[in-house]
Amino acid sequence: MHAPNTTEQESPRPRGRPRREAARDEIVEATLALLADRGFQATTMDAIAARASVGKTTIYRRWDSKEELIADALGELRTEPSTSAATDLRAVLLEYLHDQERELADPLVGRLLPAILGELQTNPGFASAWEDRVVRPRRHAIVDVLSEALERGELRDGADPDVIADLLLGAPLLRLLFPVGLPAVPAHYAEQQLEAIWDGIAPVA
Amino acid sequence: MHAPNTTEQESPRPRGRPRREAARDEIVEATLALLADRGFQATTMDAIAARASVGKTTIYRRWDSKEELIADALGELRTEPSTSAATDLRAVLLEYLHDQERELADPLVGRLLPAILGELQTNPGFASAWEDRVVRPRRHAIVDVLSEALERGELRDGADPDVIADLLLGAPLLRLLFPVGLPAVPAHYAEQQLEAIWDGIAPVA
DNA sequence: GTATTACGATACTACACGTTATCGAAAAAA
DNA sequence: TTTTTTCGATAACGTGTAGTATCGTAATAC
Repeated sequence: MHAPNTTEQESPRPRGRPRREAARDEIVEATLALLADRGFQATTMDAIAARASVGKTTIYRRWDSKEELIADALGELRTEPSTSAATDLRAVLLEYLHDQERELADPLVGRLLPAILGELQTNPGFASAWEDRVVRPRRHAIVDVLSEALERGELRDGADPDVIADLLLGAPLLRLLFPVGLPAVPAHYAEQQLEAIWDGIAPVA
Repeated sequence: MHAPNTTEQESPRPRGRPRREAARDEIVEATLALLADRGFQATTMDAIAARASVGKTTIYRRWDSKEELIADALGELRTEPSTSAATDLRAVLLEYLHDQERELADPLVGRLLPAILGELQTNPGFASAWEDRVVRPRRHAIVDVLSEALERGELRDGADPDVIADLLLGAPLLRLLFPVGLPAVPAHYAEQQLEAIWDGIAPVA
């Protein structure tokens, strides 16, 4: 929007008091924290400012609207796909499931998700930001693993990587979103998941 | 709240102009329709009244608050568990999956779900209403089938009905909530799901 | 020093929306 | 006809909140 140095050019230092750059991250962090443990409604600009110990002026000097702030904040959720060292497909999948469950168990992600799901419906801007930055990377990570395994013959002929990804990712999500008295993610859940699927996707022996 | 006839007693007809009973269903229907295709935020009392061609007075004479109206409306989503005639476990599961997918594909349910997910987080009243009236019946239907099958030896020893239910129900949900360019529910999706699982849960031959 | 910009705090504006109140008309019982 | 209750429409009230304006202060360049 502003930012006079369009490239990496060293801007010669503007005139007045410089912005406190750290404030940006503090505001983003406060936004995510509020979304996670107070929900979407309670995440007001006043609440964000208070939690970040910052004046609203400081927020609006960096973002044009609440919408843009939240979209940016969601972008910070990117996680690196824990490059697994395992070679055995089953071990790789297991490790991946453990990563997913650990991430869902994290209050930040686990509670953020339901909080913004409704917003994704009606807000195309959110939807694409969320999809590009959060959903797609995670899904691609496992779909790629499965696709390569299929080509190497480590999956049953005719198996569909997308469907298998749905099964693996959808199950813990269901538990998270609809806790019907069941433990959120019990011990050895990943193992149980894989156990129930493996013989259906492994090559016929 | 009111309703003078606590039992089925024929009340002798009150004095003034009688209420138009059909209005209740029209209001409920308008509420669900708005939630589904406009989202939670756009579902205001004015919008509901307008869509139902009704005055707000008429709504507030039947419900004490918007919250109670929506809770009641969600209750209308109850579906009878299509009592399957099939006896073969795999056929029963397949039929169940088809039912689920048909329901999720229904714009009303399929779009209602994401619209209220956020609300479930912060609103305990909604959460329990939704859970009791929508989630629990559907989940129990399939968990019961699986549990009985397990007892009859039609499932592999050590299989966990809850985990299998997660896999079967979670996969289409994932597609619905996070459409990453994939078709919502492609043809033969249920068959593919079951194919990927069956050999992992069937008894060892 | 002066000028300029950022800072946090607070007040203010504008609007959306749940809820209540008020209206004249309609539908029933007495 | 009179009384009672519902009806749809509309206005009004109260609150919450996004966004703006203002103020005194701090940090930097000149």
